Amino acid sequence: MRISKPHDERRNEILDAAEMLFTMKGYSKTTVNAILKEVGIAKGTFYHYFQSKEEVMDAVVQRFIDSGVNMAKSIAAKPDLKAPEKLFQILMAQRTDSARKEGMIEELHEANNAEMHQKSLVETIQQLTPILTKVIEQGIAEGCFSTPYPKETIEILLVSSQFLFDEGIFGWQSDELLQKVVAFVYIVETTLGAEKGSFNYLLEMMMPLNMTEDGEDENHSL
Amino acid sequence: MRISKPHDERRNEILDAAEMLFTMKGYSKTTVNAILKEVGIAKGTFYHYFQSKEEVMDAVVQRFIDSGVNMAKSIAAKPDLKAPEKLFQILMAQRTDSARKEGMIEELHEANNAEMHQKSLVETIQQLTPILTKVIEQGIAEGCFSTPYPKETIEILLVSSQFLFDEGIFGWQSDELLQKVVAFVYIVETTLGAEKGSFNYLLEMMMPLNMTEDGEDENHSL
DNA sequence: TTCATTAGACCGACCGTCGGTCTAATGAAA
DNA sequence: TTTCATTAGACCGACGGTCGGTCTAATGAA
Repeated sequence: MRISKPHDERRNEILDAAEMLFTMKGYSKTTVNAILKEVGIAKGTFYHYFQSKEEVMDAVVQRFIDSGVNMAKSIAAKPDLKAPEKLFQILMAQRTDSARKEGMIEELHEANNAEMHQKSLVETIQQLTPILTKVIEQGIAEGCFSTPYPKETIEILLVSSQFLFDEGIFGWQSDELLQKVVAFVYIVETTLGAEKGSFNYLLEMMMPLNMTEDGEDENHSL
Repeated sequence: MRISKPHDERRNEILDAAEMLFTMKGYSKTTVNAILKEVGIAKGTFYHYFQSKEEVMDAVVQRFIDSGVNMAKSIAAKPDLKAPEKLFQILMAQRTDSARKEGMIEELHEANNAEMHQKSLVETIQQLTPILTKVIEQGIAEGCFSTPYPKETIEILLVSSQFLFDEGIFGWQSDELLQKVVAFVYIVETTLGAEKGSFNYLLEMMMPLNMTEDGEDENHSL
């Protein structure tokens, strides 16, 4: 049976299916045929919209990141917000994205999303760095931050957080992870020259996300 | 014509060829057949030594990292060396490895070594972190370093340097790169709580590697 | 109102390539 | 001579991607 749809709707259907499958099974283990089956279209249709499987990944990553970047931009543009508050809101806005793919990941210990992960990281760095740099510079002007290299500091912090806190790449134990988060907050404060404790909100922000799936300590009631 | 060789010799031939091809064309774009042709063996021989293409990558990465790790271990074990000097020597020892693959990379802007790059990074972190952590702790005891989180700091520094300074992932301009290296040194000093300028040797160490291919400023004479 | 023309969404058989398997041949060691 | 680790390459199924063509709805001249 033949079903015709507006261009953008079809395109988004493909992107939705691809994003789900990429996230659940990894990019390389997701076949084009699996995407076709999920959407309910034929090969030709797929290649009518995209030139290659990889182009779909690019589009998925792009769409995935755009929303967070747009929010970041609008937050950074607010004129009467202090720099630390902007930073907080921007980081929170990013989290909603990664929260979407929370609980997915079928093939558990799989670290085979390397390709997509790297693309996502690179894109995040390149889009978010200029925005956050401006925020840090504002913070320096306001006197609450202090570093001669705001841009490079942000880059390093983004790279490390995205990599070290990604489940599936390293298989950290939850107590290790706790230690890492605490240390990361300390390093953020140190490198940005902020007051000790001023980034404590990061603790509450990062903790519930990564610490819940423990496997131990279940059955508190009873 | 049939050529029989000792097990390890054959195995290393395969690893040599694979390493070269992976480095030149990227993992995914290197076919098993290309490796066979390079070594001059048949499919059966290849799969007699390795269970899969991916297993070869693991072995290549492992071998690649082992030499650096062993050197690091022996340097770290020297009893009458100060911590900063150990750090210096260990980092220098790592550099010889990456220098090997310098000048290779055929398909230039290719960032498609994501899988191998990630595996190499993870392995580096996991093997080098405990060694370097001990060195930092020694430095803290000696009074020249100061941080409550030596292990996590080292991890962050390793991740960032490996990622941000990898050619082919980001396409930094050489003036950007210079700025990044300077900033990185500053951040190393800051996060390790070392004296300003004490890591200046890193500048000379990282610079000639990445800065030589400029294209500008040629012809100083005349 | 009619209907030939056109644009482009859609289809699925088909292709070349790839990683990986299988069985037979070989030859050094016992 | 027997053994068996090693080598060989024909073969396989799955994959990403191509291609010739169909179907539908909008267009616009007669």
